[in-house]
Amino acid sequence: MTVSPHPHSTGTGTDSGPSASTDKRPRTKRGERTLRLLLDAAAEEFGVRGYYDGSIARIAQRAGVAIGSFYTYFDSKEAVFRALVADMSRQVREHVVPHILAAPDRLSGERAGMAAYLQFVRTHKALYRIIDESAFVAEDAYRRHYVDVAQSYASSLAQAFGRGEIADGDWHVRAWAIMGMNVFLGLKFGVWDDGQPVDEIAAAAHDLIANGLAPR
Amino acid sequence: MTVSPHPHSTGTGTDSGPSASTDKRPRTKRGERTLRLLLDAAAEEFGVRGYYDGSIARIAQRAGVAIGSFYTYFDSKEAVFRALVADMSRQVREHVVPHILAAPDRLSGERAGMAAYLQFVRTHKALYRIIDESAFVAEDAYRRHYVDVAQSYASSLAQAFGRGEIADGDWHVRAWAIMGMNVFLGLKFGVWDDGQPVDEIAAAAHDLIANGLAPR
DNA sequence: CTGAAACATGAACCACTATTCAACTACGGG
DNA sequence: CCCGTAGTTGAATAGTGGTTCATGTTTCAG
Repeated sequence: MTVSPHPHSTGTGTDSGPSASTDKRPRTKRGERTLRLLLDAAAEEFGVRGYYDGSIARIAQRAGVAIGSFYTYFDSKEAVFRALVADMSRQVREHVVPHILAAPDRLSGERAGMAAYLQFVRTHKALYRIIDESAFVAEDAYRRHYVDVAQSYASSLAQAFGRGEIADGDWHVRAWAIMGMNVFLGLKFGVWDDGQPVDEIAAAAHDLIANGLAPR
Repeated sequence: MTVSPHPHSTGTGTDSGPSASTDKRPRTKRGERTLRLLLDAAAEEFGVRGYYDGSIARIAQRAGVAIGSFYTYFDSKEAVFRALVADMSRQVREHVVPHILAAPDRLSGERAGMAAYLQFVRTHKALYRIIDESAFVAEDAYRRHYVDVAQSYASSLAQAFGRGEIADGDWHVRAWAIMGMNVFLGLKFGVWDDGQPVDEIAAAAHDLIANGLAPR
């Protein structure tokens, strides 16, 4: 499990200045290394045991540092979790978006994106859990993640309509609906039940999204 | 918030005999009343503060009974949560299924069911949260809930196909996809954003499910 | 080289809350 | 009316784990 380090500022201001209490960003090579170790360890710990059963002591242990070092880089247990959510949110997008863009049109992009997402979930189950659990640990972060995705999804659909690739409709509702589909298919066929080939699932889902249930 | 009492046996055996430790079911009118009070209080508490921030002491307080009385009816904090999940799972189904069955065909049933579900979520936001959080507190209960729903959903779709109401396809994938759609639309337009009329959302979602995105 | 800032350490502190239990009261069948 | 059982009570217990802090070590700009 790999996580890029970027605690950002959890508080109010932008990350331009050390506005709030103490700035926790590392200033030396050693500090950067330790931060990275802690983030990776936290991702593993929370991924396996969940937020509440996960412990700071165990994170520090996994990272091979003392408990106190954790607090050199994070203000609290919640802070590290939030940093993780932001990071994983970025990772999912970075993995899936290229597959969509590489496709010749939006509809086949949908299919490629679905397959890529499923594959990603299968190889990053911990990550999936962290984003999901953030709904109860850091609701605002969870919300931001899905609102952002829905946003870009909706505008992407509108563009595709402009190119005549899809039918007119409510972009907003459609975006949330398709996100929900993908998330649930990810849970069922990615996390729980990873036997079936991702392409089969993606094909079936694509058929539903493209043509619907109505008899033809 | 109203919850019907039925802690069942959380353990291994069936609820036929007091197989496990002590049988916790009430034997008098008074006992039944207290159990109901506790279940309702727990639903409120967990709905508002979530499982981990919810406290037994506060549940007892809400119910107007002593802490000890809680343990007369439940073995643990987790036990009461599980009882709630089972109960709410039942409630959702009992509310939504009739709307689907009342419709003339499966496709319009889909629309009616979606609208009914949205309306239900809007008036039972706590319930929504409890079922969702069970993914992290009682994974097996969460799984059971959705596997059950998906099951009946898939067979319902297959039947509709038999009547020529919908096109052929993968029932299993479709069932999970549509469940995901509904859950996410419930989150977005039921819990977070309850301004827009449910019928508008249901109509847009129905259009997607029935006809898909492909240009016509 | 040097010293001030950054970083590391981990035992101790502390707040929190699920669970227990022994003493007490209400219920209801006979 | 009596008595055994069901139900009630809430202070005390016990375990947990996040957070602090005083002390020691490493880094690196000047």
